[in-house]
Amino acid sequence: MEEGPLGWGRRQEEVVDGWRKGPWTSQEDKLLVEHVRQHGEGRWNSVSKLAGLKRSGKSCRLRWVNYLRPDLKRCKITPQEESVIVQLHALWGNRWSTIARSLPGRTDNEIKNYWRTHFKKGKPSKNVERARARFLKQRREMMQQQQQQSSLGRQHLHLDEGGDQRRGACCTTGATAASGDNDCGSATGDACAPPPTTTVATEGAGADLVMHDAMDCFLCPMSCCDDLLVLHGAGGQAGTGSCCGSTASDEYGSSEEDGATWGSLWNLDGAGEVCTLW
DNA sequence: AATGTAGTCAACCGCAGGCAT
DNA sequence: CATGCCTGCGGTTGACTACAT
Repeated sequence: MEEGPLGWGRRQEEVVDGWRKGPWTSQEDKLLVEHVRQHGEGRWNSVSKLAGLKRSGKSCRLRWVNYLRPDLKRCKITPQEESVIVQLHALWGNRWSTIARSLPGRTDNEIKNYWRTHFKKGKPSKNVERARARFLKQRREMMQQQQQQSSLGRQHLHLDEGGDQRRGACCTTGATAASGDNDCGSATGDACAPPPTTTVATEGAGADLVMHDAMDCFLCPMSCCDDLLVLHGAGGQAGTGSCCGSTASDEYGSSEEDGATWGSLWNLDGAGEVCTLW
């Protein structure tokens, strides 16, 4: 989005306790960017002194994280990202920063806003409804399978290893996603901002590696992980390299069909319920 | 064309956890 | 060990934009 009169843009600048508040000017942005470039992130409270900004540390951090970071995507949330958000929200609830770590280039604020806009009012899109329903369904099926397998005995373990390998691939999702910064372009045509940077890729991947260890089982049933962030945008039906045969992208091509309302499943309570199932 | 409403997004606020002293 | 500071997170607000009537 353009720097300028958006949102708070028309507000008169106000100064409270010596701190400027309200919309950031391009000049302030420059100062902040320059500061981060030289000193790195962190130590936000010293930014005001070092960079000559009359902004609180919190404000500086927020501006950087939500707007100035070079790796941010500036395009709309894509269906596949939406799918990820749905899944992770089902798992974690309103832990936006955690969810955001799984979506390189997206901020917690962005995801939070997106969620509130699209789902909070009890009006999830049909895409998301179906994606979520499928996610829950496949997770159930997977649990059943696991139970069956465990009852079959250890001789089947090597078969599981095959599955583990697949899940292992899932663990690369972070890196894939990180390098998949361009995924938004195909879906929206919006100009994605800046080229991928290594910082987020590594950072995100690191976090994802940890997370996906726990998340594999959740993500795979629905999306088959690796393809999750990459393929869905391509029109939905074609080209989903899904190993499950049915991915969230299957959902997106189709039209109407009001899924049953997810109702309580859709809010935090529901999320908690979902999580406890595991 | 004018008005009303919903959607979007940037920013602020308060709180909690971690860390240094 | 206690206290204070810093950072990060989630919730909320408010202004602009887009769309519908």
